[in-house]
Amino acid sequence: MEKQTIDISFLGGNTLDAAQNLLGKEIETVIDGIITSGFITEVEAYLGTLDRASHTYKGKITKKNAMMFEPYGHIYVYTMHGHSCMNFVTTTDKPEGILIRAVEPNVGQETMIDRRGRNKNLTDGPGKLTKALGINRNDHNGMDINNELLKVYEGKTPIEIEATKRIGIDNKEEAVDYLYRFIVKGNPHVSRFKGKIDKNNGWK
DNA sequence: GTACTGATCTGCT
DNA sequence: GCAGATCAGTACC
Repeated sequence: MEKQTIDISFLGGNTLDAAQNLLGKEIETVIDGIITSGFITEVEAYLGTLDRASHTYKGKITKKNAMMFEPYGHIYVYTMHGHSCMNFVTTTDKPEGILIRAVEPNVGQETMIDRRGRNKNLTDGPGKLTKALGINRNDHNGMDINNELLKVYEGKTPIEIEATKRIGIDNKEEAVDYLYRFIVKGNPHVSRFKGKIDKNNGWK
């Protein structure tokens, strides 16, 4: 049966709620006719002007982060340290967004292994999953969700969502303590995974 | 044209 | 667990 892309209107509401809603959704990319997809296992919310860790802290607009000021449904891709990271822009009037930090590989794992040049830890980090799924700033920055190149499906449902501190922002003072990172509890495809793996990787 | 920044990754200890 | 690698994009001169 034909899979249905999701209704993304929930991205227009509260960013923290939207972040939790995204867990378990399946992201599918089509690059040169090659399909790859994965289930979202880890996300982080970035609350625009209030959030010291966000690129849009204090509402400063630059060429790089301008996409964050677009209405929800757009994708914001940025590069750093030679890697790309992908965000879903949320809300209509605030520069907020959700960083996709990790996914569980589904379709096209051979392609991901090929793109990554290794067969372990394919997608358990922001820079890793974009490479595995073939996402790049040139083609994907500013595009809409659910177009020819990138689609989102319902995917799976997490049994339990765990909120933790964000990662990689140790220099962001008080923002390091915000519990804006959400993971599927018991799923090993998240960054810095520790603990025990759930029977079904934490899915229902 | 040059300098600097960064929401990372990898390998080594 | 930690330090070093690494690179594109942006800002500034």
